[in-house]
Formats: sequence, C-alpha cells, structure tokens
Amino acid sequence: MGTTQLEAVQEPKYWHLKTVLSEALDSDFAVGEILPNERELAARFGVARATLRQALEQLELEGRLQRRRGVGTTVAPPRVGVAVATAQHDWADGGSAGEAWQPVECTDAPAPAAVAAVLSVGTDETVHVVRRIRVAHGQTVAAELLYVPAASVPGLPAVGMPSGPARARNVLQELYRLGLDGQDRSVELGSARVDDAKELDRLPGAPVLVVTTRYFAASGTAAVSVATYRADTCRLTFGDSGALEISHEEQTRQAS
Amino acid sequence: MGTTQLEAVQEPKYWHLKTVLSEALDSDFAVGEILPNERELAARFGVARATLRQALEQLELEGRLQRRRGVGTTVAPPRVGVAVATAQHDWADGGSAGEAWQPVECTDAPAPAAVAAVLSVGTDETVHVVRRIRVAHGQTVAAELLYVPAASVPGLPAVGMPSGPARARNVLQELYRLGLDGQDRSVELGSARVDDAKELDRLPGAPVLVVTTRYFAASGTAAVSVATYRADTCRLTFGDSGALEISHEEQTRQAS
DNA sequence: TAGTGGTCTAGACCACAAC
DNA sequence: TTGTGGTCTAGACCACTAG
Repeated sequence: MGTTQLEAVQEPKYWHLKTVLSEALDSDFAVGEILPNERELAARFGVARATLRQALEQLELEGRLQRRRGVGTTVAPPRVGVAVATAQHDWADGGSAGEAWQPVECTDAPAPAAVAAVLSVGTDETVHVVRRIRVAHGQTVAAELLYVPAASVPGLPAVGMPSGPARARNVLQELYRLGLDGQDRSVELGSARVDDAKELDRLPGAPVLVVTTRYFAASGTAAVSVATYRADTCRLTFGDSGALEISHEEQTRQAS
Repeated sequence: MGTTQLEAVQEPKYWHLKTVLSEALDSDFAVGEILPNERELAARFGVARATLRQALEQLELEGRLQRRRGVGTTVAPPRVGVAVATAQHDWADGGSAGEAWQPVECTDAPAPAAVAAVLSVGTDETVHVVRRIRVAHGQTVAAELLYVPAASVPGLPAVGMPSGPARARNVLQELYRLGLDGQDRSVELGSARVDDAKELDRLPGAPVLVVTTRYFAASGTAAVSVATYRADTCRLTFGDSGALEISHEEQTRQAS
C-alpha cells in the first residue's frame, strides 16, 4: 500500500497553507494581482474560511499581501525602505524628494502623562501638539504626534491661526531655529489607534511600528515625537550609508 | 422608556473588549498575575471564545499579556529596552552586564540568495554562519544569524571543531580583529521561523522585529546579520544617549 | 489526569466598495 | 445590487503543562 504519508502532521494547517500560498505568490502571481476571494480559496484548499484567513493574516503581517474590505486581496509590493532620521533633523517639510513629513495641524493640549514626565512638564500643562504625516511613493506610511512644550519655543508668535498647518509649520520652524543637540530613539510593535488607522488607511488595531524620538536641546529634552509607521508596508532604515536594498522577505524566502 | 442606548455599536466587540480588559489590567491586576481562563472570561463578557481571543491577541501584540499553552494568560511586565548596537560593535560575548550576544554555533553553508547578493558572493559559495542569541533579564530576547564570507576572515584557523560555540567565537574575534568601518541597519516586522521560535520560546509565526545589519570593512560589506527580536517583550533602542525610559504602552494608556 | 491555550469547523450576518 | 473582506458564534478536538 502507498504508505508514503507516515509523516505526522504536527504542522498546523494554517502554517502549511501559508507556506503553500507563499510559494504560489512567488511563482504564479505578479505584484498588484488580486487573489481569488477567501471563500473560493478556502474551498480550493479544503479548509474552513477561518483557517484560510489565519494564513492570509500571517502573510499580510509579513507584507506579502494586502487586503481591503469590499475590494479583495492583492499581492503586495516589496516593503518600502523609509529612512528614520539619519543624522539631520527633518523639520523642513517637503525635503528634496517630497517624501518627508507634511504638517497637518497643531493643537494645544495637555500631554499624556508619560510624555509629560519626559518633557518635565506638568500633566495638566498644555503643550503644542503637532500632527504630521509622512508620504512615500504616493502612500501615507506614517502618522506622528510631536509634543513641544511652550518653553521650547519661546519665540513662537501668538496664535494667528491656531490648529492649522500653518501654525504647525511655525512651531517646527521655531524649534529648528533654536537648534537641537541630538536625539534618542526607540522602536516597538504596536497597534494603530483609531485616528492613526484613519490616516494610514488601515483598520484600527492594524500592526504598526511605533518610533518614539526624544529631541535634545541645550536645556534638556526639547520635544518628544511618537511616530506610527505601517508595519505591513514599511521597513525602517537607520545608519550611516542609506537604505538597505534587501528586504527580510527576500532574504528568507529561499532560506534553507 | 430608557432610550439611553441610541449609540450605534459601530465599534467591534473585540475592540471594545480589548479596551475594557486593558483598563482592568491597569487597575485590577499586578504584573505576573494570571487571568481567568479564556472560557471563563468569554462567559463573563458574554461573547464567544473566539471573540475574546481576538481581544487577547491584540493585547499580547501590544506587550500587555503573555499567553502560554497549558499554563494560562499572565500580565506581562513592561517591555524591555534593548540597545541595538549604538556605535561600537558587540563581538565580545558577555559584555559588561552579561546581557549581550552569546555565540551558539557556527556552520558553513551557502547564504540565502539575497544575503549572498549583498555580500557579493556566489549563491553556491559557502559562508560562515554564526548563530547567536541575546539574553536580557534572564530571557532570550533575540536570535541572530550572522553571515561571514570566508574572504572577510582570511586569518581564521583551520577547522579544529567545526560547528561549535568555540568556532563561532573564533569567527567573531577574527572579524573584530580586522576592524569594521560602519554599519547599516533596518528594522521590519516579521513572523518567527520555526528555529527562531524555538530559541525565543515562542510559537512559530509569533511576531518579531527583524533587524538586518550590514557591516562594512575597508573592502566592502564584510558581514550581514539578521537578528530576530521578540516583538512582544522588546523595545529596540537607538541613539546617542542610551535607552528611553518610557514605553509606548505607558504613553498611550492615558492618551485622550 | 485535569486544565490551559492552540487549532479548526460550518455556518451567519455586517460594513464597505464598486458597478 | 453584488461581491468582497471583517466580525461573530457555538461548538469540537488537539498539544502542552503541571500536579
């Protein structure tokens, strides 16, 4: 009898599915192509839709797929390498390639407790909160909240138009004018808050890379920023010599 | 009639659940405490277990919970800040605090295609592959594969004991002796491969932060490393002045 | 052995986008 | 209106840990 199948199926179905789909993506699909819908795929592989979805979720997490409600599941392009401030500050909007931060608005509000602590301001003290988004390759890849204590920008003109992009630019320029000595940065995994999700065109709870930056001036911590990057489409790059060209996806696809 | 409930329930149940649980974690539970089991929690909140699990998954992703099969769900401690090589290289194992990389083994094998391309070696050419793990606070937080072409370590002694930690140390020392000029780094989200998952004491597919580092020598790219950090427990830190003390969790918990 | 989280099923209905 | 992915249910069984 054909007892070739003595292999124990210790591997979960969704894991095996993910592998199979991943290979199919490499060989049979082009970037941007849309896959058969979930019900069809589930039937084709003989599994429940929930199981199929578990595999798709993993592939989406790894940046291989993109799913949009009402539209379908498409093959995602390789992750975009986004440079996280290498050495210079990036207050000037636009930048050389038009791929930097764009000020959206600026409000005055009390900072969250932990931010307030780092900024050495009271929890009830209002700070300038600048909202910026970062666009790369025509897509919003990050949303940021920058907290600037009033003390850090003493020369800021009195409110002409509060809460507009213009005022956001004022704060940024003033901060830049004062000069910053250095920065401190951390990266961790998070899930998109409702407002960030909206900016990033994702559902709330979508996985994001949270980059927290502390900006130093002579007097101490001048500002703190919390930037939220789309984890599915972004690869954050650091370092002396620009972006790496290879993505993790490409590295591991052919790993032994 | 008490028509107080005109609010549309546009918010998914699991999202609301997550919020409720998150607040409960802040107020009613201590770090390390174990929660009621999933069936009990689901019953208590009047939802299906799958829905409850969706909320728990999010909280685990955010580093608030830790779940272990056969054991239970516990409240996770705040994320550990791990410094990703600030300026100096970290070839010396142990380090001052015993919290650096520990060589595990060293094999000779062909590099994955994309790695080979960056290293400028042929796909079929074998390179030294050093496996290291990083331990912090008594827990393995990262697993790494370091690819070193033979050409980068010309003085490496002939194999005395291939594939042992001793040989791994040899390769690292030799690389260090030759001197490195700089490094290039990228961070992206991934899911743990089977072998990494084992080292990290996680299930395959668990979310990880993949840090790809390129090491430069005078002659070009001397080595490439792919390090896999536990995304649930780690906060990667960069920058001039050490680690940030605040975590994203703490920042946003009280955000408006 | 008992209890936990992990996997899986076969449905159902909903929100959203595009035609 | 149609078709997509997103949410939700009420079960079942499995793999693992610990007593």
